Amino acid sequence: MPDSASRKQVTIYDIADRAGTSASTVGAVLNGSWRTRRISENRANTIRKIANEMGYAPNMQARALRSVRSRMIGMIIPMYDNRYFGAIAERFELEARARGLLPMTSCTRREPELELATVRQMLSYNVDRIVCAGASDPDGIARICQAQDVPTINLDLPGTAAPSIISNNYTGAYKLTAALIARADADNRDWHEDFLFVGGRPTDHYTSERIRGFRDAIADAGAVPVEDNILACGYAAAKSKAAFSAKIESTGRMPTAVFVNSTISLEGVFEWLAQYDRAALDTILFGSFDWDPFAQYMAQNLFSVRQDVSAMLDAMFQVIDSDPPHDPKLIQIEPIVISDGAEWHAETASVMKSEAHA
Amino acid sequence: MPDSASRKQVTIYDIADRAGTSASTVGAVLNGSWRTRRISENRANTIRKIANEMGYAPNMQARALRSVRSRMIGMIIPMYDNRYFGAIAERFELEARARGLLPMTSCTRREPELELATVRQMLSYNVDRIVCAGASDPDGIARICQAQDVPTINLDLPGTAAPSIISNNYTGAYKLTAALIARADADNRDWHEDFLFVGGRPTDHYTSERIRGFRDAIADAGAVPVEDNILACGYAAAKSKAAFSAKIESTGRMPTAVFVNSTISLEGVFEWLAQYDRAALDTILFGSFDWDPFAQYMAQNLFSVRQDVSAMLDAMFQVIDSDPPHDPKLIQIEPIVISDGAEWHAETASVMKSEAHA
DNA sequence: CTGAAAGCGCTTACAG
DNA sequence: CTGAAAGCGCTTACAG
Repeated sequence: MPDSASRKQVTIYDIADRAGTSASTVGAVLNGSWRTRRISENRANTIRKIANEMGYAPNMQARALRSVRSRMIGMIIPMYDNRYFGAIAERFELEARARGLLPMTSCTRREPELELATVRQMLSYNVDRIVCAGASDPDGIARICQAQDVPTINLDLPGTAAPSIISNNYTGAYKLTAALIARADADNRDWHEDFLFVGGRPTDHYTSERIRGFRDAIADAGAVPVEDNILACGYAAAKSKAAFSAKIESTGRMPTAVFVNSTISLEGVFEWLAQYDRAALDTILFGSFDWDPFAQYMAQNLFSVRQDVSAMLDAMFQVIDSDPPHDPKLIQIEPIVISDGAEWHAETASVMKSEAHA
Repeated sequence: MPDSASRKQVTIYDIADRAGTSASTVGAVLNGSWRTRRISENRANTIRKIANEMGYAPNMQARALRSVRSRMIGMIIPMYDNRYFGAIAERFELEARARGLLPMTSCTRREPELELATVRQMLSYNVDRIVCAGASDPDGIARICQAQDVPTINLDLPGTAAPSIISNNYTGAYKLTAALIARADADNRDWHEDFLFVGGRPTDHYTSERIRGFRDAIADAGAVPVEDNILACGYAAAKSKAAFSAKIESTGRMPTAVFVNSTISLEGVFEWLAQYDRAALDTILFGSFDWDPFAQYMAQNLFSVRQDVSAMLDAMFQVIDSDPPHDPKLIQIEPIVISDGAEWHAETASVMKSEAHA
């Protein structure tokens, strides 16, 4: 007796009835295991035909409950509304679907408790794997998941308990800094005392790696990095604005070049300049560790680093697809340095194209 | 005999064993239905204690399979990387979780086949409901879902087969246009022949509503809308750039005001001006039907309309929570017009705050 | 080549 | 107040 609340779903029993065969046979045909069961081509075909006619779709809940594998893959991510994370989420879903997996992405705003709660919820739906993108405590999450034999993988922020795929922040920062120096030199502008680094927290893995790249590029250009010029004041735009403002006040002059640690920090610097010195927007050389299509119109000289999301996700799914599973290890992907207008316009054009129907 | 592949999960049977009671009793206690079963407070407490100790978490797949309701709610959305849709996705997940539902958002890039495939996939996991945000064919999706008794609801783009929640594009456009006119009048600038509308497709519901608001606001200001000034040239930035360029060439002068139909179109116009007439960026009055925190630094006078995502999602969940279910109907939410720097900075500050840890 | 039976972890009448 | 049994729609040995 069917449950009165049940939805009108075609099951393998309905098909078996119509085909005059058993549910096991129908199940085997419809889930692909029929080859190993040596079911006759003929029977398989008629079953498939009937299934089509009846509009059969397997009930994944039942399949998952029985076979332990749910074919769902979860991902937590700090936010959607951001060039970088937005691209990660979109690409993740694409690749997951290409593998017949149901992607389940969830935005957890870098709130540790929300991250854990979300992971637990995903586990209770028996996801096969969880991707931690930019998670605040990837190792804590890995521990919970391991207790249920669910593997995890870290993206963007590394952990020690699972494989991690991140951008190479050191080389990205090094190259961006070097590009700004090359341009300053070409323009015969002195940058030795006037090259700022703005934004981020020195205790963050990322910021510290970027500062290291910044320093090394300056040192390799034969100069001595000025420690007072490194303003790792946090991420908020208001903080960058304040730090930049204080710096200008103390030196009494505009910097030649500014390395800005994120789009958010860039907003703060731009806001200050738009308010107090619009002209400087066209003379300062900016380097942004982040990419935003609007930012390009703001300043005459804005170089930028764009993290290579495609390469990162390719690497991640390579790890996921690998059998036997990978040990925890750190994979670093080279980000892309966009150092002149032509490259930027090419990037913009491709983004615009994909957003043409936005 | 437990399946060798099964995950180490604590079940109600394990708990029943430890508590010396039956699985039904444990199940009732742990899913809240014990009150109606009049299970003794005492027993309930010890069961809950044991469950806690053993780290029990219900298997939602099993629960869903048996009880038909999966407590999953799906949402398809065109993209993540966008102030508007990003906010929708984040807010949707928040509200869904607050109701104990598992949100499942999926980005379907406005590709009709991908939308359908994704919806079918969600159905095969027995989602309880599907939200179609900005879907290209909401009625087609509604039809498929209705066949399985799964209700849908439309957001952003309306349909006829399910309740729809959208922004009031007409009043938004009207108010934005009126604000620009008021400003032009205050500045003693003539706008009658020099007020452009750029971007969008006249056949789109949205664009046509916005054009209607644009025209009416102009008419109500005592002027005659100039049809040649309505450049509904499509959404791509390159198209706006070309249309704007052609218009300037034909008239030989800069417009007083420009109503731009989206951030993407705004990019095209800004790109042209940044290239050929930077000064005009500070004299033209811009109105953008969309909000972007970077855009504000671009132009001296940029008014903007921001869709009220919070209000839209509140309205949507009100429909979802309502019992009995709503008939298909159209709910229009007033968007917010941001017409001076102070308001804009307040918006920006709140966004910055929420992105402080980005 | 194929079917009957058991079981995944729950919920839901039903019977005490 | 509580337990035994059936069943959600599948898959998976097992037995022919």
